[in-house]
Order: sequence, then structure tokens, then C-alpha cells
Amino acid sequence: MKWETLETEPCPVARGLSVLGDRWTMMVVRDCFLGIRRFDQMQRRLGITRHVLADRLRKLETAGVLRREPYQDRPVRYEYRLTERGKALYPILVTLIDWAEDNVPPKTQTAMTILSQETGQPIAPILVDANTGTPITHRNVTVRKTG
Amino acid sequence: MKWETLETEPCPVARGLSVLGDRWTMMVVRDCFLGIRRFDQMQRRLGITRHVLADRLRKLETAGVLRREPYQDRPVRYEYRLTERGKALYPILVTLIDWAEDNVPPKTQTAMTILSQETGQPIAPILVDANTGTPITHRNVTVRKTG
DNA sequence: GACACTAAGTTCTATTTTGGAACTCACTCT
DNA sequence: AGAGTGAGTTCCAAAATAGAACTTAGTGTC
Repeated sequence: MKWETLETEPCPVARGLSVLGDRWTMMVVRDCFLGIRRFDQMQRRLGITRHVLADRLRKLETAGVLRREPYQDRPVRYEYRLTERGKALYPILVTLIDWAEDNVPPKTQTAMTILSQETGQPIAPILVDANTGTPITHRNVTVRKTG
Repeated sequence: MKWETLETEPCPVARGLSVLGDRWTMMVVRDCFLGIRRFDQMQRRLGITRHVLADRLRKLETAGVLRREPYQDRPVRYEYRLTERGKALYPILVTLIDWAEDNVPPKTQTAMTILSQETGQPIAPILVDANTGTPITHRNVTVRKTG
């Protein structure tokens, strides 16, 4: 199975991964959430090759996750910003961070923690159903085909 | 930057992706949550090559996400099951599904929806802080280096 | 007891993707 | 004129993937 066939799959996991399922894409998204917008800055921070970074940015733009905006003329230079669709990736990023902190050693000294902006206290993210407030686990939820 | 250097990165996003950051891994995890445990069944469902599937299963076992268990003798055959660490991936899977359903067209007829086991109603997953119940967004939460 | 079948892999080659470094283009600044 | 900047593109070598065939240890059928 090739990449192109993935994105037309009925399963949303497959379709999600057709956009996000590689080594670099979520790292680029992470940097965007941290306010990094420019090519060279990303390239240096990530240690990604310029070639691949250019490719990922193009794909994220095509997918509607980032948009490319000129920030100066003479010469025109572009930067990348998260769209609403990109900002909607935040829960994925948070759950990924939360899982990795607990489950992928080593917890180095320079780890990152998720803190409340207001209180400065660490946050323990959990998923709940917006309607009922019930926590979501693989025991009380089913994934079913519709249509 | 190579894969091996990724997993020792201080950033949890990088470390998470050192385990999950490729095209197939989360698809394998998805199948495990759906109760698929055996090599051939996964291979047929995913359309992944046997070579790559064997590699991913080995890596997931090494990462402690799956464990390999014999389910018969003569000849010994093994199946794969989620560990607690693997089950802890559920929130990532749910947020991925939720994002992809809303943001990666086409929404085909055979899409999947997340339903409550009890009520059978669709669920709208949101992330909240377990301590305060406050919804988590990129506006009220900071990611900060600790240590 | 030879022959097809099963399940979980391994091995092989061809194609695709990545890493790494150098190069381009359109400027500005000294 | 010459160096510097930022966002890429181009080139080659190395690594990963797709696809198909082969292996291993058995079972069940003729």
C-alpha cells in the first residue's frame, strides 16, 4: 500500500496518518505551536534536512494545516503559521507529550512539562466526553463503522 | 539527524515520535485495540508488507507497547497484545481519529465514529485537566522546560 | 507417505525516501 | 565589489519500503 491510497481510506486513523504519519511532521507542528515560523529557524532547531523540511511544509500547506504568508518584500520571504485546522492538532500534541513523558525513557533533566498558564501548576490531561464529562477509556467507548 | 538520536532527545514529542513516528505504527496499534492479535491477520488488514510488519512488531515489543505471547505449541505460534503502556496510547488514538474525521477529507460513507459503550451516542472528546476539570487549549497551557 | 495448507516469519531485488552537503536567487549591508 | 541572509533547489549516497518468493514446523487429506 502506498501513501496516496492511505488518504482515501475509510478509516480516520489511516487518513490522519496520511498527513501526520512520519518522523518529522509533528515536530514541525510542535515548533509552530512554540511560535517558530521561519524555514531556517526550524531547520536549525530540528536538524532536519532542508530538502525534507521544504517537502513537509508544502504537504502541511496542502493539507490545510499551515498557511504560507509573506512577511516582507524585496525579496519576498514567507513564513508558516498554523491554520485553525493546525491548531486543532493541539490535543494530539498534548496526549503525545503526556504519553512520552511517562513511557519513553530516559526522562532527561531537560524534559518538558505541561503547565497551566494561570496557576503555573503541572497539568494532568485526560480525555472526557464533552457532553457528559465522562472520562474516555477503551473500555467505555467503541469505535464503529457508520454509513 | 537519525532515528537513534531522536529517542534520547529531551523533548517528549521527539521521544514519542521515536516510537510512533512513522506510517504504520499507529495503524498496528489501532488494530490491537480492535482485538487483532496475529501476524497474518494484521498483514492482510493493513496491506503492509510482511517485512515491515515484522520490524514494527519487534520495535513495539522493544518499546514495551506490545508483548509477544505464545498461543499454541507444535508449532509454537505467537500473538501480540497491548501492554499497559500500549493501552495508554488510547487518548492519542482517539484525538487522532477525532482530528482526522473533521479535517482530512473525504469523509467517506464508511467512516468510523466514536460511540459511548453505554448510550451508543457519538462522543465529542475534549482534553481537560484532571485536577481542575478545565479544558486544555494552547491558550491556557504552556509547555515549559523543567529540570 | 506425498501433497496441499497454515501461520509466522525471512530473504531477495527494485523503487522510494532520506541524509548531507553544495548551490541558487533575490536581495541588503559594509 | 564582496560578504551576508533567508528560503529554498539540486545532487549523490545511504537507508527504508513494496512486492514477491522462500523457509520452517507442523496439521489434515488422499
